[in-house]
Amino acid sequence: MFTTPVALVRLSYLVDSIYADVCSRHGVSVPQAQLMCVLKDQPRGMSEISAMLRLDKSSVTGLVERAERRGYLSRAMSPTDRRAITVSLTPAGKQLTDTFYGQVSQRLTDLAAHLPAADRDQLTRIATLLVLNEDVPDVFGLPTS
Amino acid sequence: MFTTPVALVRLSYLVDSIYADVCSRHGVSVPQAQLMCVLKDQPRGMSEISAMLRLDKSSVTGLVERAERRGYLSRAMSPTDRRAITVSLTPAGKQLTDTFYGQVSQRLTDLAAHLPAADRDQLTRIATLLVLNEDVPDVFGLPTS
DNA sequence: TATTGTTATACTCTATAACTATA
DNA sequence: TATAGTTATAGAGTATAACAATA
Repeated sequence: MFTTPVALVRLSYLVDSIYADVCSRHGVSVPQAQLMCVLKDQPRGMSEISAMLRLDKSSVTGLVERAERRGYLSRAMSPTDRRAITVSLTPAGKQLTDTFYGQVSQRLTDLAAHLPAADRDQLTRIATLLVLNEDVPDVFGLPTS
Repeated sequence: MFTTPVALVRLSYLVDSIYADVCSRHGVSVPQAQLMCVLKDQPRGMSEISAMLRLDKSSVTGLVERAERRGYLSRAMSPTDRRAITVSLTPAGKQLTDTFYGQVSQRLTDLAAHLPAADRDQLTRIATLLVLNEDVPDVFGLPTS
């Protein structure tokens, strides 16, 4: 058995590899996919995206700009704050995101399916505990179904 | 409780954030740190690095070139294959890697320390199981002590 | 022929610093 | 003054395609 740190780093590498593989099948980069997942369930402002993805505001400008150019999202002026903008997925972006999200979910479900059912439940429960303890931002939205 | 995919993606995001934070404290990028961790316990060839980090060979050339320029590693001709080179950490690179490795390990140990002891052991055991099932490359070497 | 590695190229991603506009 | 966002810049990271040298 590995030490806890080794197990966690390598598990993350595994999850990241699966995420990246699904990204590449859709011709989308990992940061672009993360951006779209963050917008999956609701529109958000630039600052909010910046905080959730832990990127500088200026990095988000470029990220959003490229996704917009590809037709996956759009900017709108905020009705309440004339400095702010609201970023939302377009129908095309929403569709891509849902497909992507479903495939990543399936791949990770398959991964855990190789475990004994009890272990699978424990893993999910304990990972949830950690994520909630540590205030990890909601970078992967919520299942649709 | 989250679904398994949501829990896994968010846990990975958490681990990645910690890893990236320790990187930035050392003025090193995540790919550079991954490269050094892969070399932590043994020298490797370019192709081997390419396979372990799942990067194109040409990407590894640049990665190694920049780390070499910073004095963290060195290239040597392979004695057995005149096409190949062997990449090793320099003493400075070894020292940085050990410090980095220790800090990431400590941060992840602290993270898991918030869990009940039984949960912590389960998490480590199940993550190890997944990693071994899936042939995840050894991207985080082995603890020194 | 296959493998090892590099080069040239083009693009994405990222942070820093300086800026505008609004709150 | 603080916050929301952009622009300019410079550098790292990445893949593709084409290549040279060796196995």
